[in-house]
Amino acid sequence: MFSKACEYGIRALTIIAKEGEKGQKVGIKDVCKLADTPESFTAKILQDLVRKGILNSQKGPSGGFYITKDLSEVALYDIVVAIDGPEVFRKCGLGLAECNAAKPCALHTKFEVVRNELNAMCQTSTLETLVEQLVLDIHN
Amino acid sequence: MFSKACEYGIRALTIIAKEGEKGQKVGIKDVCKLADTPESFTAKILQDLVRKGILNSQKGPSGGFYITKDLSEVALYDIVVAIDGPEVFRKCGLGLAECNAAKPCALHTKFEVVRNELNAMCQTSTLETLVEQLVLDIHN
DNA sequence: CAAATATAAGACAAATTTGTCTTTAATTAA
DNA sequence: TTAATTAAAGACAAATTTGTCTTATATTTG
Ligand code: FES
Ligand code: FES
Repeated sequence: MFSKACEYGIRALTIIAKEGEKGQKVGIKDVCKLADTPESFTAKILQDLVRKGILNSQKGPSGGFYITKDLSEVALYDIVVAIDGPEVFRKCGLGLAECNAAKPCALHTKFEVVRNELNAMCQTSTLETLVEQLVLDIHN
Repeated sequence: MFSKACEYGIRALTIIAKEGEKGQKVGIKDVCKLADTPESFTAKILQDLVRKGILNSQKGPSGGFYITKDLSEVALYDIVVAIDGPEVFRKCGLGLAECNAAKPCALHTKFEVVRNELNAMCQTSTLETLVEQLVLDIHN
C-alpha cells in the first residue's frame, strides 16, 4: 500500500507532532526510538519533508524537528504525496498505463471503490487526528 | 497495492480464461501479446501458478496454458494470495509488526475500512467476472 | 571564540523486485 | 522416429527500494 519510507515518515511525523504539542523539538534519535524506525533512513526522509515544507528543523544544541503548521492542516494525503507521490491515488489496480473509464481494465469499477476509500482515509486523517488516536490508544 | 508480478499474473490469467472459453489453449507469446506483459517474466509467474494449481499447462505443439477449474471458482483473492501472499489483506497500514485492535497504530480504525474494501473486491471478483468486464469493455 | 550538539548531504551497500537469456524436458505431428 | 514446438527451470542482470556511514554545515551555549 505505502512504501516503507512512507510508513516511517508518517510514524515519525506523528511522534514529532505529539511531542511538539508539549512545546518540544525532537531530535532524530528520540524520534526513531519512539517511532521504532531506522535512524539514518528516517533522517533522510525527514530531511526531504523539511525541503518540501511539511515540517521544520533546527540544527545545533536543543535543536531537532518540529512542526509550525496547524496539525489539523497537515492531511495524511499531503504526507503520502510528498513521500510516495500521487500515483497511489490515481493508478490502475492492474497496472495499465492509465486508469480511465474510457479504456478500463477488468477490475476498474470495483477498484475505484477501494481507491476512493483510500483517498477518503488520507483526506480525512491529519496529524491532529493521528496524534489523537495515538493518545487514545495509550490510555486503553 | 499489488506487485507488478501480481498485476501481470491477473492480466495473463484473465486473457487465458477468456481465450479458454473458446476452447483454446494459449501459448505464452499470445498471452503476453494480449495482456501486454513482459514475456519471460510472465512465463515465470504462470509457471508458479501452475505449480500452485491455479491453472494448467501443456508442453509441445498445440500446447499452452489453460484453466480446468470453473472460472467462477477462481477468486481474485486466491490469485493475489498465490502471487503476493496473504500479507496485503492482514498487514498494518503503517507497517507495525502486527495489526490488531489491542495495540493499534494511529491509523488502524480507518485503515481497516480500506483493507476490508480491498478484501471485498478480491473476494467478489473471479476470473468469470473479470472476463465479463473485459468483454463488456471491448463492446463499448 | 571554542567546543559541543544536532541536522544536511551524499556516497556507499544490501536487499528485493523486476526482467532477460539459455538450456532442458516434454509433447505432438508428420 | 524425427523434427518442430512449447513450457520448465534456473542462472544471470538491471532497476528500485531500503538502509548505513562518513563528512560537512549550522547553531547554541559557556
Ligand atoms: S483502468 Fe484499471 S483501475 Fe481504472
Ligand atoms: S495496527 Fe495499523 S492498521 Fe491495524
